[in-house]
Order: sequence, then structure tokens, then C-alpha cells
Amino acid sequence: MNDLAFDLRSCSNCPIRHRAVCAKCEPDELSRLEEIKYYRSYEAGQPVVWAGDQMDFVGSVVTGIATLSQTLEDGRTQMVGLLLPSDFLGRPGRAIAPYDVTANSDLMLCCFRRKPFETMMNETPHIGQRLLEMTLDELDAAREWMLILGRKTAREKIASLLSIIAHREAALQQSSPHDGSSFDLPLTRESMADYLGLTLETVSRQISALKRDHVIELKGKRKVIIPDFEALIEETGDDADGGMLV
Amino acid sequence: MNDLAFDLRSCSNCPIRHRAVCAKCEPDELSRLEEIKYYRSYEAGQPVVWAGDQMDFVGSVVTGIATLSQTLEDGRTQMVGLLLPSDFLGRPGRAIAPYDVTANSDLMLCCFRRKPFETMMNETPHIGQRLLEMTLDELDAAREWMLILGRKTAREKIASLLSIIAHREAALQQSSPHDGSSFDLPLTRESMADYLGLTLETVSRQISALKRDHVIELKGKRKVIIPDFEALIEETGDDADGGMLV
DNA sequence: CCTGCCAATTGATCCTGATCAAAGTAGATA
DNA sequence: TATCTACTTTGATCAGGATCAATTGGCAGG
Repeated sequence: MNDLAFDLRSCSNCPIRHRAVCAKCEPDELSRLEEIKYYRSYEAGQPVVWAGDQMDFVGSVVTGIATLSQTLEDGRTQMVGLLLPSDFLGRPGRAIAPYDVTANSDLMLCCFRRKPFETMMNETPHIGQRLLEMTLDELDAAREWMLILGRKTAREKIASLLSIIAHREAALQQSSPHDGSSFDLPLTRESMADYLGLTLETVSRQISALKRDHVIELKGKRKVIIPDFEALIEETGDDADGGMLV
Repeated sequence: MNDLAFDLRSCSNCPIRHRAVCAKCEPDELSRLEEIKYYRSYEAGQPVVWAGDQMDFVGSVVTGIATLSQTLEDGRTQMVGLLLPSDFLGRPGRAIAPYDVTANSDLMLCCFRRKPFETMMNETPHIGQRLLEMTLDELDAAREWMLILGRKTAREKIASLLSIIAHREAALQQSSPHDGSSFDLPLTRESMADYLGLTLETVSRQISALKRDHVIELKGKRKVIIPDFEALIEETGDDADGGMLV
């Protein structure tokens, strides 16, 4: 999330470049990557299966939204990963894991076949290093998410999610969110609820409340405008200056 | 958490071996690691600082418990990482991050100075690979934790935590939890509350309830006995067979 | 033994967000 | 234009866990 400019150096003809495999690749490495690259599309609601013969792959999101989620015995579900354009999907060198991966909108993935990608990773240290960095970033995001789930009120949860999405959308344009920033909410109320550990009714109510209090404005159901970004941050409950060091 | 037997192959004289740097190291690599290795102790409650000149390090827990936590503006805190003996601490090759690291009991760390460790990691691909695997495992644990925080009831949260600790304790003995398993709770009620996103009163009440319902037995305040491990798993709400694949 | 201290337990009450229910809105299709 | 469907909003009520408060238990030090 930090060094996106670094990541977006061209290495393929994807509309959105692969975050994993760009910055330091030599020309011959790039052409090897091109060889094992292909695209897959999914319709909204479709599960993303990526194991089994001939379809083992890793890759990244070109357009659309995918989610990882886990479900309890009685059907309660919690989203545990949100994949927006440019995010990487897959666990090279690691066993598959029990998450449901779903296309949350029409989705286009740019994929690499797993085995040759892993081979290349082993022969090309900087790709492995880049994957480690990305995984550490994902871990940081997961920990921020844990704070949201465990200790924030419903209103703070909504404000936090809006702030996260605003930052992500801005990063794709290589900028930062600012007063007057606007974006399309890529998630339904229900998906937001699954992200935040709430019900969809609570999500709806809190969005209405933030609108009433002029923290956000809505154009239609999906378009969000943030008139004063600082005011939104206030609502997240986050500490302005972080804690100690890792 | 899975391939602990693999990780515990001797590579140093640590009572608990470093998970990161064992299995594939050659003798000369091991002696290089020995050179940059040292120990640090902390008292219960002490912050673990590991940045600044001369004290930049990564390492692993030998004895005791350390926690990573994050705090909101008004003091609400959420634990986002729990480090038990054999767990690795630090982010080689990555910027420091804003977590509070605290010794939750008397704590002994086995440390490597950061710079030489990073150098070695870059020159020794299998160490980097091992770190990637470990980080992916941590990410899985974080996602399980997110499900707990977002969707489980207080009783399910307690049962889940007990199950996790039972598994960890058993893994250190290279076995699995079984009927009659017992262990010392390494956390206070307050720490358990910070882990689970509850208050300490709720933790206490739910533990009492589980005891009343004969799901667990207590010897003193800290020693827990699980008479029927299957019954405890039932209480976690988890789906017996996982979902799809990553 | 008593005292002080801290962790844990238990009780009473309150409040946030869940649940159940109904109505509104927009886009797609005929 | 009318209808259908999926998504969203809003209302009324309920319950799980938070909060505030008092008590208990264990242990170290005098």
C-alpha cells in the first residue's frame, strides 16, 4: 500500500500491473513471466476456484473486487480479505488454505500458473523478497482490521472502512485522499457488514447517521463524497501518532 | 504451527530453537548465525524496544509470553499478536511498524542483530523462503482471529482461545491435545479480554460458565483441564470441514 | 497472625447493536 | 409504462455484553 509507485513500473501489458513482479525484473525474466501468464474472468457472485489440475494459479486483480471469507457452522460469515485492483491473490510455495474466495463484482484476474511461478520465485530472489514484503503488508492490514473488529464502535467501523477505501482508491491514482475526495463504494451494505462484523441494518443506519452529521455526502446509493477528510479520520477513533516499534 | 517437528531441528544451543533458521542451514551458515546471536531478558510488564542504534534486532521467544497490541485514542486496546515460546519476532527487510510490544510475563528472547541477519537472508535463499512461510502462517492465524473477533459470541471466543492455547502447548511437546489435556493459562483475564475484544468481567463469567457446564475444569485460577476435547471444539462454533481453497 | 495488594468473581443495571418486520428505491425486462 | 427483483432504508423490540460496584481469594511481607 505504501510504495505503489514503485510497484507500478511496467512489466506486462496488464491494465493494472502485477504488484509482485515488476520493479527489478530483467527483460528475460519478464518474457518468462509473459509465457506463463493468462487471464480469467468471473461474474459477480461466482466462486473463484484455483486449485485442481490445470487451474492452479496465483495472480492479481485487474478489475473488480474479490473477497476471502470464512464461515461458521451455522452460517455466520466474516470477510478476512478484500482484494481490490492491483492486489495479489495466492500463496506461492504454501499449502492451500480453507477460505472461500468469491468474485464480489464482475472480476478479471491476471494469473500465472503456480508451478512455473514458484520455480521462478526460487530462481529469482528479488521476486521472493517482494512477496515477503507484500505478505508483511497484508499482515499489517489484517492487524489494523483486528483492532477495528475487536474494539471499535459501529460508527467508528464505518468511518474506518470509508477511510481505507478512500486511501486505496487514491493510491490507484497515485495520489492521497483530500477534502472533496469521492469514490464509488465497491461493496454492498451486506459485504460491508461482513467486513466489519456488523449486520447490514447497522451499516445502513450508521451511514445514514454520518450523512446526517455531514461527515460524508452520498450521490445515489453508491457514490461517496468526503467533504472534510480530517473530520472522517476523527470519526475512526484511531490514535494520530502510532505506538512503539516493530 | 504445522511443521514444528521440521522446525525444531537443532541449529543453535537455544533451549527452544529458532523457527526461522534451522532446517536447511549448512554448518558454516549456522556458525555465522551463532556469531550474531545474543540473549535479552525482560520483566513482566516491560516494553520490548527493538529499534535504535545497537539494539535493532529480530529474534524468537525462548521462554515467557510477549504480545503485540494497538491502542485507540481513548485507551481501548486490542491485542493483535501473541508470541509464545518458539515464535519469531521482527520484520527483516521491512520498516518498523506501530505496535506496542510488551513482555506479558518474564520473558527471554534469543536475538539476531538485524543488519547482519538481513544480509544473511539475502545471501541465503532458504532463510528468506522460510520467513515467507512463517509470515503466511501468521497471516492465517490473523484471519482465524478476525473470524473470532467479528462473528463469535463471548462463550465461543473463550472456547476458541482455550483450544488455540491447548494446541500450541501440545505442539511444543510435539503432540496433539487430547481428552484430559491440561495446561497453565499463560494470560490474565485482562489479557484474554484484550485478545478477544471483550471485557475482563465477561471473560471471567464465561470461564465460570464453561466450568459450570463441565466443558473445562480449573485447578486454582490458572491450571485448565479439558476433560473432553471434542466437547470444547463444539463450543467454538467452528465449521468442522473448511471452505474452499487458497 | 494480620495487612495490603492484585487478580478474579459475582451482582445489578444500562446501552449498543442484533433481530424481526415493513416499506422505499432503482435498474432491468417485458 | 408496468412489473419484478435486488438492494437499501427505517422502525420497534430484544438481548448480549459493557459498565459500575462490591466482594472474594491468594499470596507476600511485616
